[in-house]
Amino acid sequence: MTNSLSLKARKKTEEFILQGILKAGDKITERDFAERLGMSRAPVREAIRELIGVGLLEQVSARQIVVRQLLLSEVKEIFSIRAMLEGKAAATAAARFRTQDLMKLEQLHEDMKRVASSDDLTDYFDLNIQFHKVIHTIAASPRLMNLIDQVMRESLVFRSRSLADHENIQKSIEEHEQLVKAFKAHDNELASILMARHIEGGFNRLELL
Amino acid sequence: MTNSLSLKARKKTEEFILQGILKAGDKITERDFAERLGMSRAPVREAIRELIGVGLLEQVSARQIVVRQLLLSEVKEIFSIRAMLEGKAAATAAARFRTQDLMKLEQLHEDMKRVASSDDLTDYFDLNIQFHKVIHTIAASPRLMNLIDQVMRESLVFRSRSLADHENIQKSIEEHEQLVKAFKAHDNELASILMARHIEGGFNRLELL
DNA sequence: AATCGTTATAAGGTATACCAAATGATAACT
DNA sequence: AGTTATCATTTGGTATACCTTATAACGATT
Repeated sequence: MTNSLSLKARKKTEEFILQGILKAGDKITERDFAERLGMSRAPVREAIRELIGVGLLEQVSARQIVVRQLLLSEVKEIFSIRAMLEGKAAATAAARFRTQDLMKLEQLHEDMKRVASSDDLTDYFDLNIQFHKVIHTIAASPRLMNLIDQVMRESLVFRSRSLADHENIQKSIEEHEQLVKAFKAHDNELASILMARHIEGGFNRLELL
Repeated sequence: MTNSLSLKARKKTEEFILQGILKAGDKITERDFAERLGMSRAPVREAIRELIGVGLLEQVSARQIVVRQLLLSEVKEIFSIRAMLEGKAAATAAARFRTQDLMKLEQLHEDMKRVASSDDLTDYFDLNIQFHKVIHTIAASPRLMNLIDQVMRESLVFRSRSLADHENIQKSIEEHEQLVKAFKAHDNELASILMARHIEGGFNRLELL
């Protein structure tokens, strides 16, 4: 299933979307992709089905598969749900954080502060994802993590144009700072609220259109 | 995709699981199912992939696909997440309920009270699902509904042996009563809490093992 | 008798071919 | 000129065949 070729097809497609090679609304056909990726339709078909399941692609009619186009209201919905899910993860994690985990989290936080001012923000974005992932992992709820991953993957389409400027990053870093404190205090209530706010803030920081 | 044969294969498999013809841990093979359902491996394969994606089946090793076995801790996790999701749905719905919707909900509630004492509880179960679905629909958040459906589908395996006796049903009906009141009052906070409690209560009413 | 290596078989992964239906272009008609 | 009917082509759905390798049975060796 998650084997070589079909996995490769899926990853490649996600990459295309993230890189903007495939834009929202673009048509997808099994045969075309099979040829482009140098494989047969079977694995491509599987990959496409999976991506439809996840919401990155959409079957708009019987023979029309396109890259998902999100309305503003939908982006808002996604962030609202993410806020809830990651809020819950933060709450659950708060009670479970060990000093070792806290050190890891603080390390990531420090690293982010360090690279925040650089021109290329790739590192910052990677670290940011790691920061959040650590929290999800500590929460130790596979299904919850799954839902979060799923919702985030759906937002791949506009991930690229997220919090770009340094002012927003500064804001985000401050919020992380507060979060770390809440985790240290094992204050699940506070962690949950801060995280939810942090995510909703991320939505407001988006430059939409 | 959601076309005839592969859809039929999926539905049939879900049915088998719900009816207990397929039990947790049972092995699945593409060829066997293809023969049983009188179709080729292609649609069966798709169905199996989808069911793995949803968590009803599980690939335990390279050539081993089995019906998902849930640990108690996992069932607990599922209900905890459901409580959160349906709580959010209830909160969102509370603000949006129109008198017409409320009438529909009350109607369902009355119907449930009526059939609660009958021997065959099939009707009750159906109505219960409808009751909850109405709320999800009013919430008007497709993604949230999606997540709820997904989490619920995963619990298909033990759905059959849920709240069986009449005492539990009475309890559940009382909780619905309170919910309806909260919706009437458009009290989103209360609706959220009541719904979360209602779901967690459902977990406690489960006869596990 | 237990363990390890060999081998036959089964099972998922992939390629290819065919089918039916949706789609879009073209032509016919009003 | 606009609308509708016709038809070729594209496309997803399905069937089938082959490939690779995991799995498990079996036998040889100790």
